[in-house]
Amino acid sequence: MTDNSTLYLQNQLCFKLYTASRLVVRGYQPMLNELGLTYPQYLVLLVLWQRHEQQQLPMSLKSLGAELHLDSGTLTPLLKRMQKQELLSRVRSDDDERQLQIALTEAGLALQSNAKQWRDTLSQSLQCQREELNAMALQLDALIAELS
Amino acid sequence: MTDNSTLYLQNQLCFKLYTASRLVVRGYQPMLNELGLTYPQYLVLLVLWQRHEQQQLPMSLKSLGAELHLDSGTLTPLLKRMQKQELLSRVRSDDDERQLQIALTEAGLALQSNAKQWRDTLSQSLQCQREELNAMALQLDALIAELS
DNA sequence: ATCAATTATATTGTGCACAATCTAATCGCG
DNA sequence: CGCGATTAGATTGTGCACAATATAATTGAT
Repeated sequence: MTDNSTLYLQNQLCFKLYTASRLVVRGYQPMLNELGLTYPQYLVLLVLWQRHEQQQLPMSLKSLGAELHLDSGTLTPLLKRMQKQELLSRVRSDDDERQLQIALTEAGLALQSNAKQWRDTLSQSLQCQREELNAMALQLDALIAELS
Repeated sequence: MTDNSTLYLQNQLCFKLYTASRLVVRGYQPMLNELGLTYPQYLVLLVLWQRHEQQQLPMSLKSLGAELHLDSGTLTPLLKRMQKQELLSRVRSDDDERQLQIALTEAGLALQSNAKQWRDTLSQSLQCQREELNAMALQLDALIAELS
């Protein structure tokens, strides 16, 4: 009980994840500003770009939420904003009118080439510890799998 | 240019950090609900508890923000809410009236023993990969240091 | 076929994050 | 001393996250 060190901020893995996540997103800000996106909006596009390549669009809000671990309370207004920017379309499914089908617009697809040009810039900024980052990525996968 | 795989969601370290951070915070919810805190409020108390032990209270909003990597736009309303809950005090410094001195109240200090009781529960839930988590913590430290 | 249960999404309300801007106190240089 | 520059914090506005709840479509058991 006299050992309080495990309650120190610097010892908390959760704090490190929380801080690292926010700082990395800050590193994305130059790109995001140029693309006119927020970070969660960029994540949505990453999913849609991949699905587009695999010809798996449209996809439902639910499956999009499953990939991003986000619910309708977050995604509904976010997707409406992206629709207003004409980056994607939101259409009710004919088969099941509860489902909202999300698809890329031309403008949303066009942003991909712009994002690709930032890819190398961003990865190079962390290149110096590429090995360590790969190892960390694997551990994050394990952690996320355990918590999902 | 035909290689889009680096733009896949699953390959993005930033997405893994973002997801892992949120999922870990979700794991803290049972504790946070019982303590009546949000996660950032809990982080503030972690700092204050540690400072209290080291007899370094009160501390300024600025130095609190430096530890948490948060600015006044986030902390001012957050600290006001915690003051309303009587967890901490907010007083202008006599020496320099620009500075806001933050200190623990009795109630804020009392929560520490409650948090300690959750410590073992939470750490045990991830015990199975303790080695990996320690390694990841070190890599997060390096990443945070580089991005700070 | 009916209706209770389930499912998909929307809505509401609270609390961060953070950029941008504002205000007031302090500092420092001439 | 006087005043421009700096500093600490507050304010405003936008956009997530997420819990809780609501609504409407679908399913399934009888």
